[in-house]
Amino acid sequence: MQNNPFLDVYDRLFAYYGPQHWWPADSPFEILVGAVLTQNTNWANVTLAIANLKDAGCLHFTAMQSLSLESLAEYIRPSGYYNIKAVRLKNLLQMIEEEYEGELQFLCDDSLDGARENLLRVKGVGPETADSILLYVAGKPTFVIDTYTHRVFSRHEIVLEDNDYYGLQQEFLDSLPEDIALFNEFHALIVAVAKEFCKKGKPRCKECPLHGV
DNA sequence: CACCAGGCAAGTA
DNA sequence: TACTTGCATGGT
Repeated sequence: MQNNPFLDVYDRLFAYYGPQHWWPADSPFEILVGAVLTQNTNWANVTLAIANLKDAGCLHFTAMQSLSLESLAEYIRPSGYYNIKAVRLKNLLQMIEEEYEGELQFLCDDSLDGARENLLRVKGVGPETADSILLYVAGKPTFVIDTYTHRVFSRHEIVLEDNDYYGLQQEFLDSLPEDIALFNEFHALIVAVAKEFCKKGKPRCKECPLHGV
């Protein structure tokens, strides 16, 4: 038992699930694309869309850039919201082209705040998508907040229910050591426990590894 | 059949 | 500022 509830939760989840090896992808570019495709979407559908892109040989920066909007939308169709996500992907590629010469390495070389500003300027990239890219593509020390994070931590009364994205993120950053590997693993573990035990509309159960924190 | 999924932006009052 | 709505497929 820790005096820090955030670390306590982390220890319990890591003991229960072990390492999660996120982000599940074969390349940084695949993570980048997946971050957009997974917006409000079941991950299983994202993998179908990713597979389409892979089969078409379009899971690379220049290949995707040269796709028509219509073709791109058709490939990513299984992930839902395909028309708007095709635009969002194009917007993101365009920003990376303009700011980083189309090289993800340049994005990694930028500062956390500089990269975040550029990402948030992209229409279709909000705080969660930006943080996912910053952490899992660029390896920056930021914490990804999603609906699962909010649900798990408010349901277990570690944070208040009405806490916005940056308020919740600040609590994590204030409570945890600045450790990229920890931020990476913790977010993945939260998703794991939420999917298994903290589903929407279901009450807390004592089978949950977080029972009694 | 209803409901949910690793959000975001635009519109309304 | 604080809601509300559109976007859309596929799994349970």
